Order: sequence, then structure tokens, then C-alpha cells
Amino acid sequence: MERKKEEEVFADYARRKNLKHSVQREAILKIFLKNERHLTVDELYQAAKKAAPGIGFATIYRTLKHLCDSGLCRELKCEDGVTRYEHLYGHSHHDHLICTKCGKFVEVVDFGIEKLQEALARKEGFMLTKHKLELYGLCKDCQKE
Amino acid sequence: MERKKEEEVFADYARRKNLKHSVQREAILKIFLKNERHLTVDELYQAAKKAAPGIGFATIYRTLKHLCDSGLCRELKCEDGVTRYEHLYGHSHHDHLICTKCGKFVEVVDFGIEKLQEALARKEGFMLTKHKLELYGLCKDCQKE
DNA sequence: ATGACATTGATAATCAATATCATTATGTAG
DNA sequence: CTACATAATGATATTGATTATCAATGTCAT
Repeated sequence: MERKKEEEVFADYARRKNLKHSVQREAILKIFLKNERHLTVDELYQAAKKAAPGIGFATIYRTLKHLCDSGLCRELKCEDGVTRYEHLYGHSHHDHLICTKCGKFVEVVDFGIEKLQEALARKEGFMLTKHKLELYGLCKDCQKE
Repeated sequence: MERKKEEEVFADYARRKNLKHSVQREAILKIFLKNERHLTVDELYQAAKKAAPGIGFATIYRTLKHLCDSGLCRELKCEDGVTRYEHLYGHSHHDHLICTKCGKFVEVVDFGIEKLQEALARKEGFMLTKHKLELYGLCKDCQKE
């Protein structure tokens, strides 16, 4: 039972949605797939301009929407006001550990925390659908300076 | 060792900053203090208009900035894109349990979770400074419908 | 009452994200 | 290959939230 590759997932989505090909979208997709980092719209735009000069922000936003719809990508509204995009497909649920100095993002999970969250919600009569946990601090390297 | 009242905290701040009085700011302050709920800018604006007709959004924003500076208030950027303002003074750290249907906000704390967060961060070499935990789901009432 | 200066509201400006729209590109059917 | 339907693009306008600007007004110590 092998998992489909991200490229395939998007190809399926494109077929379902009757999307046509375009160098711009392919460029953006390629950049997104090559980067496991959490990219901002601007970073994506800067990188895409190299492969497809003249590309506009609208196309970046449009393509990101497609990526999210297809299940490959997830929008992350960060505390600093910047919106970042992370890989979703094949990534199980996780939270984020974020360095407030260098901006490093680390994906973390703790089943203990997850369990306690459930218990906490139940105690208040809530039925949980999702949660968002972001831990901010200084990473090992940034503590030295 | 009694704790100062919120009114006093703001008065001290105003003195420090050489703020002058104004009916508008006093109206906003009064509304904020009377409401323990998590208010949006618009709710505050609507309420303030009754006490000070002709008041502008700029004044709401300016006053909220003062309230935050003074330590009475905290800005909360929620997942739904709406910015809310909550009471900070005298409120120890807490997280939020949010109903995605009716918008109810419940303040919660769980020391177990806090401990595990610390441990998790330590394991990754991070020194935590703050965190943000939001639990989304349906509250008891909204589950019935 | 006066002068220094904080405050206000209207308005313009900014910033991220969306919508509009004429032009261009893609792909399928002949 | 051509034609046609339609998706995609980029420029530009628009929106919504927030901030900056500025002339007019309010506050307050003297």
C-alpha cells in the first residue's frame, strides 16, 4: 500500500478540476515541493520570478489556493502576522516550535499534550475539532549569542 | 498586599504618559472594563458610539493601543482572522477553548499541558518564552442543535 | 485667559488578500 | 493543422483592517 507522490496528488486534483497546464503554476508547484520549509507568499514569489519572470502575485495566491484545496498544503497564520504555507500531505498532525529570533520552525508532536487537551475540552463540555499550538522561544543556536 | 484596581492601573499609565482626559477615551475604557468578554474592535466601536456619538475608528484603535500598553489588555489574533481584545491585568496565563459555531470563548489552564510543553521544548533545545494554544470545537449547547 | 500640547475625526495611506477583465495559452474535436 | 471553448495570466482595481497625517478642538497648568 504505497502512498501516492505529491506530484500525483496534484495531477489528480488538476484532472478533477479541469485545470490546464501553465509554466507559472508548474514553477510554483516545483518550488513548493522542493522546499520543506514554511514558505511565505513573498519568498515563493521571489523564487518563482526566476523561473517565470513577469509572474504576478495573483498567480501565486491562486496557485496556493489550489495547493491547499488539493490537500498538499496548509495555510498557517502566524502570531507575527505573516502567513506561511507548509506541506500537509503525508504529514501527520503536529504543532510548531518557533524561534523568535531566527524564525526556525520545528514540527513537534506530544501525545501526552494531545490527550490532556481532549480531557480539558471534555471537562468543559466541548467536542474538539482541531487545535492550534505554537511554542515560541529561542532555539539552541540563538541562545548562545 | 492588595492589588490595584484596573481603573487605577490605567490612571497611573495616563499620568506616566502625560495623557489628558477625553470623554471618548473614558467611554471606551468604561466599556472595556465592564465587559469581561473578548471584544472585537467593531463591538467596541458600536458600544462607544452610544456614549460618544461621532466617535471614529481611529480613536478606538488608539485607545486599544493605550490599553495594551498599560497592561490592562491583550490583543488576540484569532484563527478566524478576527482580532479580539481580552483583559490581561490580574488574569494569569490561560489558553482558549473556542466554539466554532457560537463563538464562545472559555479561558482554560492545564498545568499538565504547560509542563509537557516545557519538556517538549527542552528536548529540542529551545528556551520557551511564550506559547499560544487554541482549542476549537463545539460547545455543549451547540452540539445539541 | 493663555499658551503648550494632547486628542479627535476625517481622510489618506498602507498592506495583505481578492476580484475583475481583457488578453493569451492550452487542449480537444474535427 | 485549425478552430473553438475555456482555463490561466498579469495588470489593475477593490476590499477590509489598521495606521499615519493633519487641521481643528479640548485639556490643563500657569
